[in-house]
Amino acid sequence: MKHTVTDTTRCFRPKSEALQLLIDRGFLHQCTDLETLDEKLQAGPITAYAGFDATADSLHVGHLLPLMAMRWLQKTGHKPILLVGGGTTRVGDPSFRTESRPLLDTAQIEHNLAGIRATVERLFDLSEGQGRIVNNAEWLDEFRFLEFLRDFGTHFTVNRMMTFDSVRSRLEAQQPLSVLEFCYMMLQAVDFVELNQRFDCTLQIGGSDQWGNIVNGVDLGRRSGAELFGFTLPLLTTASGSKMGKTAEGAVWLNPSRLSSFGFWQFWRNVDDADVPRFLKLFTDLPLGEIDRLASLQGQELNEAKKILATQVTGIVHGLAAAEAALQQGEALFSGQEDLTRPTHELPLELLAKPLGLLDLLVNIGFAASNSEARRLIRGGGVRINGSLTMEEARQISEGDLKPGERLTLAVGKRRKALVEFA
RNA sequence: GGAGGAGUGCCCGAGUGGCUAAAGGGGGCGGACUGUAAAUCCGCUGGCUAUGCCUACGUUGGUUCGAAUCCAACCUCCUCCA
Repeated sequence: MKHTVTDTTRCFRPKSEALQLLIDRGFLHQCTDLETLDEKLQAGPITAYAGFDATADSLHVGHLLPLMAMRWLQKTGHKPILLVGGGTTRVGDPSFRTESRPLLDTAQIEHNLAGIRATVERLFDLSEGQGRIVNNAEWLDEFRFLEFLRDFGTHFTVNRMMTFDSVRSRLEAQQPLSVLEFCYMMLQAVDFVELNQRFDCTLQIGGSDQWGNIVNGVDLGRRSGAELFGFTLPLLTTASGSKMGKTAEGAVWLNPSRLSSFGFWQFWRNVDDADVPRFLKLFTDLPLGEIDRLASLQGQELNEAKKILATQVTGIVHGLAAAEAALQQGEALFSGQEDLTRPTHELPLELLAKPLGLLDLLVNIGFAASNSEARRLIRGGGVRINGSLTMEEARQISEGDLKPGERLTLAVGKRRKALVEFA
């Protein structure tokens, strides 16, 4: 029942290549049993998993950390399982949320799974025997209620479940916690054990907020004689202290259909100087020696490191070609007067049948959250159409504004630029 | 169980009848400077079919021409006593 919690270890010297890498690159936050895990990793290939909710049709940068950790495991010879919560998403993890999550229906979840799969396939080798993507609906859907209670219910005590922060905080806030949500932690524990039985999976990696859920799985495994391990990742914040991954336009999505490669590349190009070394270690495959060299760059030279960071991460997530294109666009756009060359947004041409309000357009492509915000941006002198500043809030867009190819460039501020193609 | 204090916008926090879409700060966004960085300075920061209208100061109801502000009940949090 006791776990050795190893906080970001200072003196521990891992023998396994995998752990060495993960620690050196800054992935370790806590581990249930670092030494034994190290031995297992050293002894031979193990199978590890990380789970993802299917609440949206794309993952976002917040998910990139576990993805990268899993990726390193694969690169060091281990087998990753990417578990998507087709079953658990129908329940909703109550961890650290004050209110219930909305429940999603099966069709929506299916759609989301497809989007997530697209990203995962790019990041991992999922060929036979190398790694796999698994949907926990496969077994969760099969359970009969009484069987489930009999097989697993005996291993959980309400007494202990009540002690979990995720449960307690909800109760203390006098917010309702449904039985459904209460049982979430059982499901995640069952997932771990199920993956252990099916694929000999012995390690779970997750965010630091998943510690409780992960430990539950480790404990449940022990009862059935399996030795399981948990490993959590640090909570990522930017140098300015805020939670990483939010921009003016919202979450930084991994799926190109949600955020263009150019937008994704720009996100990484614009990180704070102070974040560059850490991000290079966590989010690129560059060797540490190379990273040290890049991190030592000073002043304006550090911009080169940022470009490398952006291109590397975009390359991993969107593919090399997209990354190169984004790099070139960025270079062209910020060095000279050259405009974007590839459309970042596509809108139906019919929109221009009637004059289209600039306000609507800004909201439509996500540069403003509301008409009022769009108005303020214009008033503040931050909006450019085809490169020229406009202060006219009531500005209408018509076909006359389009450049060859039915295109229109729209910029908000210096960094947010869109090439809208009407087709 | 008893006594006291508190719940305000994304966050912190001022405000005790009309001048309050709510001081100040943080964060965010826009502008200047710069290196698409940081720091600094300036501006903006609920929504809408917009010189007006709607929504918003824990919840519900009440007093009043008028309530974040007064009253009642309820909910939550904190402190002290038991």
